[in-house]
Amino acid sequence: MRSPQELTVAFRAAGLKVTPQRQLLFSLLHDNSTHPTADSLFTAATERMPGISLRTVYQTLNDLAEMGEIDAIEVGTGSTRFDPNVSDHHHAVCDQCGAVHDVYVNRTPDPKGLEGFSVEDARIVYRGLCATCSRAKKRG
Amino acid sequence: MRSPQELTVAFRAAGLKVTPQRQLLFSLLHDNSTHPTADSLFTAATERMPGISLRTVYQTLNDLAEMGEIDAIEVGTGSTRFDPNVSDHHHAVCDQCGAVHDVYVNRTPDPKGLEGFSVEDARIVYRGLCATCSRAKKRG
DNA sequence: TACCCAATCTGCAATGGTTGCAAATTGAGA
DNA sequence: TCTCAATTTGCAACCATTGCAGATTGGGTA
Repeated sequence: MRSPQELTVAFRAAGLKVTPQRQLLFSLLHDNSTHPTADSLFTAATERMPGISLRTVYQTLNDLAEMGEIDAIEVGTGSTRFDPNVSDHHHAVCDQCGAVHDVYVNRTPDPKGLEGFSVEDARIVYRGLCATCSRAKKRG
Repeated sequence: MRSPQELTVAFRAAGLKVTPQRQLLFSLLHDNSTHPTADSLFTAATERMPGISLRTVYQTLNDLAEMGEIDAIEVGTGSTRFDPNVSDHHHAVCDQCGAVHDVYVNRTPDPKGLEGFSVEDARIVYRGLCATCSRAKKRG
């Protein structure tokens, strides 16, 4: 996604208002590669702005997703994860700790047996153990 | 998944009981390529066995998934889909009608930038319009 | 600078999918 | 046939998310 400053301009241009709540979320998302959930962002936001509502977090995330500034991804952990990295990439989920990592592949494979289906998007989710958890497992 | 007859044997061998409810679900799932939800199976089951409970449907599906007889897949349509085809394959979801189709690929791509992550599984979800919906769209 | 109004925020109720629980029922081995 | 653990059922509870309405506020305009 773009910088908080650029988003401020973009929001105004789209007829949306720039509120302190939104600015806080812009900064919490900027350069955030943890693929946060709405709730984890709400927790982080509450520290800096007690009283901010979870509803507002959802609202802003949906606005950003609709504008194409962030991606809403479902990786099977129960809740939606939000990704400010909107470049073409995929994800790896640790079955132990739930961490989500960015994954790049050379070329997404062509599907077979899909005559007539017009593919618009392809998302790969890898599952397994992240470096940390797999090291911890080895140690026992 | 295996045939209802084989599942009957397998369930007993695992110390699980074979009830009429379970047998009905075995038959509803057998050769079913619609990737049904728990609720759609419940609806179908109710026609043949009024009074069967949704709770029992979930229970049996979870049992079958735990035994590896079916796959529980999340494709972003809100509810879990169940797939009696446990061979190595992927899925395509129609954004219009929600239908889920099986997809086969030659080779799942190797992930890059995942040093230390031990991959155990890779699932690809293609999105777009199925043959029917894409034809309907062309006609206007 | 003050005004105004649509956009936003908040709290709470409601939704949809799924699971926990306890009492009643029932497979299936002995 | 007996017996008991496994199962079924209904219902409440749970979680993530959204709808709603009243109070608040950003920011263009006079």
